Amino acid sequence: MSQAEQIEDGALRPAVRAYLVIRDAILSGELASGTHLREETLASMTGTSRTPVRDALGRLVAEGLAVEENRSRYVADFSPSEIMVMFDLRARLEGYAARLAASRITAPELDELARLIEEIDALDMAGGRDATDEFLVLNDAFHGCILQATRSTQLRMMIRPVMSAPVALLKRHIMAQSIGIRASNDQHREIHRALASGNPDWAEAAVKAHVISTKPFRKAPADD
Amino acid sequence: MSQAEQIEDGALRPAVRAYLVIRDAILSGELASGTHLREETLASMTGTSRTPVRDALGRLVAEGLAVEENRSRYVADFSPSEIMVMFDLRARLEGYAARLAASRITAPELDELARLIEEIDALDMAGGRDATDEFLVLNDAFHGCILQATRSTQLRMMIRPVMSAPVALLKRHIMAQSIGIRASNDQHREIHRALASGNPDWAEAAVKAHVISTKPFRKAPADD
DNA sequence: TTGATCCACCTTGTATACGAACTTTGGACA
DNA sequence: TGTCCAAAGTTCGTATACAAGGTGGATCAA
Repeated sequence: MSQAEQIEDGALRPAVRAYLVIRDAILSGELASGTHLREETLASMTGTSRTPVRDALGRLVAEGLAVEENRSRYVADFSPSEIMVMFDLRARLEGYAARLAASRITAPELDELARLIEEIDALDMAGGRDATDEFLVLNDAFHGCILQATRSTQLRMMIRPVMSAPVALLKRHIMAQSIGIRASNDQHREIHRALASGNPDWAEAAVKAHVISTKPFRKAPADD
Repeated sequence: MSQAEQIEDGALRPAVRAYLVIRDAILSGELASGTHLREETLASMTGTSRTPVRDALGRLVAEGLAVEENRSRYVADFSPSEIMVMFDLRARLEGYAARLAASRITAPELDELARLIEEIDALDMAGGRDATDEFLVLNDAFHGCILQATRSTQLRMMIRPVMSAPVALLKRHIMAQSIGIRASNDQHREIHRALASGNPDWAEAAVKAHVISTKPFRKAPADD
C-alpha cells in the first residue's frame, strides 16, 4: 500500500494532515459545536492551502462531524442524545456485519482475531495509564478484522464513519469510567467463539451487546 | 434555501451538475463497475474543470458508489450480494429511525405523511407508465419525512447514502416486478398508524418489514 | 427615528498551472 | 533470453488567482 502516508506526522500528505488536525480539533473540543469552519482559517491552522482543507471538510461532512449550511460548514452538534444515536447505529451496523462475517470469515482471520485477543490480554496484565490508547488501537483492529470478513465494500464504507467518531467522542466525554479492558475482551472472546461456530444469530447478538455495553449515559438523560 | 440550485439543469452549479451527471452515469450502467474514474475525462464529460469533479467524486466515494484505490477512484461493484447488503442495512437503519421518530414526530409531520399517502393513492388510481417515477419521488418524500422526525442530524447523514443508491439500482436491475404501488402504500398506512400511536417497537418493525419487502433476489442467489 | 437601498467586504466556488508520484515501456547488460 | 534500470508519459495532489454570491453596515430619504 501507499507508503506516502506511513511517514512521520510532519510529512503526511497535506490533505491527510488537514483532515487529522481538523478532526482532532473537533473531537477534542478545541473547535466547539457550531463553530464556523472557515477554509482560510483552517488552511493556516493546518499549514496548507484551501484545496486540501476543502477535501478534508468534505470527508468530515460525510462522517457527520461537520454539517453544511448555506455555503459554509460548521462543527456538528454532539449532544448526549446524538452520541447515543451513534452508538445505537453502530451496534446495529456492526451486529449485521458480524452476521455476514459468520458465514464468510476465513481461518486465518479467526486466528488474527485470537491473536488480537491475546495481545489485549497482555496489555491488561501490563496495565499502565496509556494502556487505554493501546487498547483502542487493538480494539479498532479487532472490529476492523470483522468488517474485513464481511467481504462487503459497501458495508465497510457505511460503518467507517459511525465507528470512528463515537469512540473518539467517548474518549473525550467519559473515558475513565468506561467498560474495563478485561470485561471488553471477555466479550471479544465470545464474539470469536460465535464467529468460529459460524452461527450468524449468535455473532450478531454478541457484537450488538458488546457495542451497546460501551454506550454511555445509561441513565437516559436524553428525551427518550 | 439556496435558489442557485433550483434553476434548470444547465444552470446548476458545476459541482452539483458534475455530481448528478457522474452519479447518473454510474447508476445507469453507462460507467460499468470497476471503470477508472479519470478526473480529466469526467471534467470534459460534465463540462467543468477538475475541481468540481473532485468534489463530486468525494461525495460519490462517501456514498459508496465509487471506491478509492491507490490514488484513483473506480466505479464500485454492485453485485447482487452487495445490493442485498445495502437493502438489509437500509432496513435496519430506517427501522431505527422510525423507532426514534415514534417518540419525536409532531402532528404536522403526521399530517404530511397522511397527505403523501393520499397522493400516492391518487397516483395509483391514475396509473400510467411513468407513474413509477412519480411514485419514487413521493416515496422518497415519505421516508424523508420520517427521517426528519428523528431530529438527528447524524442519523440523516448516515442513512442518506444507503437510502438513495439501492432504490436507483433497483430501478435499473428489476424495477418492473417490484412491489406494486398499492401494496407499498398499504405498508405506508401501517407505518403512519404506528407512528401516530407513538409505539417505537411497532414503528421499527413496520418500517423494517416495508423496506425488506422491496428487497430483490428473494431466492437468495448470494452465499447467505 | 425608522426604513430601505446600495455598496463594500468577506467567504466560498471554480479554473488552471505546476509539481510529485506511479506506471509503463524501452533498452542495455548479464 | 531474461532481468533490471532508467526515462518518459500519465494521472493525481496542491497552490493560487479570479469570479460570484451573500451579508452586514452605512447612508439617505420619508
